[in-house]
Amino acid sequence: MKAIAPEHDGRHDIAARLRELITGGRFMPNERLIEADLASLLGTNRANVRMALAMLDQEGLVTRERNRGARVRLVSDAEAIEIAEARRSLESLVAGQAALRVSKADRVALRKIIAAMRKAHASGDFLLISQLNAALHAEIQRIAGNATVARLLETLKSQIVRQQYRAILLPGRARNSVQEHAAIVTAICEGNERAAAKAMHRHIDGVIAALKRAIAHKGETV
Amino acid sequence: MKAIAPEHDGRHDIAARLRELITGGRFMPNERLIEADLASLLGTNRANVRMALAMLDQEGLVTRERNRGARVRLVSDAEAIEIAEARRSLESLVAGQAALRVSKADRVALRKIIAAMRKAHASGDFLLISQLNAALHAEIQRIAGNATVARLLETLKSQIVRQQYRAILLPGRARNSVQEHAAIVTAICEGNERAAAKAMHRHIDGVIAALKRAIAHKGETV
DNA sequence: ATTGACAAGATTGTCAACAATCCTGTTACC
DNA sequence: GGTAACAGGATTGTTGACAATCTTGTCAAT
Repeated sequence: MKAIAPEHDGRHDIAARLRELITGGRFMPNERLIEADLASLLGTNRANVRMALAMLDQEGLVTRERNRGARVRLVSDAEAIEIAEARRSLESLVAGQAALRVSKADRVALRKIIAAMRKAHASGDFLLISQLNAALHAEIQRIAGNATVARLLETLKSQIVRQQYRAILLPGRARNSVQEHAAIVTAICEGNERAAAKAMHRHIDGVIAALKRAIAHKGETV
Repeated sequence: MKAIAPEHDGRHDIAARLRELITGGRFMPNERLIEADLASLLGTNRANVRMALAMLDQEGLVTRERNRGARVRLVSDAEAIEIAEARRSLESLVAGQAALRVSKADRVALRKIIAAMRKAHASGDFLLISQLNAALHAEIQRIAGNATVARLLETLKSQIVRQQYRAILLPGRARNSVQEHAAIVTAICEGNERAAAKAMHRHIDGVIAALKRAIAHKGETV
């Protein structure tokens, strides 16, 4: 018998690891992704790398040109906003569905995250806030139980992790973010579909506004 | 110089052709897709077929199991509804954006499609209605100019073409569909973002209701 | 200094062969 | 009759080699 844990499924595993390398910042936007290098880096062969790149291309994380290989896709500012808007629509849908399906245990979990968020905000730990942020959205998606939309959101988020991280650092954004999330949790816990969807919509409106501000100030900070 | 027209880009071309074969009904859900067969069918080699299958897997059109190859993915009834709900959110967003960006020429084009729809409905041509339906949604997406969301919608629709086609055939659905589309076009032409989004939302609510009815009656008709 | 042709290296695209695994029908056994 | 081991074919996974193409650096001519 072979070891199953480290290599459960080569294909998806390699695409997933490559995705993490890209979203994690190991490769910069527009950086060339050379098949042979990736193969040795990931401990596999070029054929698998090629398939992983094809999947990530389909996913929108890399672009490929014939005979010119793959690059990390550079998402323009306009595109980042488009993506965030799409996210707003889908997250609102999911929040509403979560309100319809929330259980007693779910309510506890959601409130726990909000409490941790408040604490992290009080101590000014932006990284932790960012992590709790992701955890809360993931929890809401889990409660909603809509795997299709969850998958869509996953790919959307992976394309703009960098921009989003910058946005939370803007002055005053963290406080608003915590308040908005609290409103979302309240609405979901009440089982109020429309209110939950609206609260989520408003929240991501805030994210988009912050994103636009971050883009406007980009020339100065970078 | 080589001929460019027939083989502009092998990779995407092959994935696209395979996608059309699947959505076009050439392969049934759950049917096994054998790499060697597809290679000879599409006039290429297994490596390219493999990459195309990887992309279509990422896209959700096929499923693959290690050492067991690829199959046309069978979307469950529950999933079909999830997909339609996601579509509702995104189409509403796009309709609203179209209302903000509609031009004089766009208005003419939209109204022309509605007129053709009414005519097709009067003569009971369901296939034509279905085509005009697709044309209208495509036109709205073009006007909105949101390529990101348009791409998402494209992949969503490709997963449920079959179910959707069945839904339009339900008694009374075609009439309602025409009316709903007319309301959408009216709102867009007025430049009313919220009204356009709501009209589109209502329209796809109708689609979803029809889809649910079609699913409920499936055992009898199939 | 700039441009263009050219060669050398790097990288991707294609293909075929082989290995590993799965699937199916057969046979032996109870 | 039913079931389990088994063999053979079918299919997928992996590898390596080669061809095709792009990229970069060099050098000569102006």
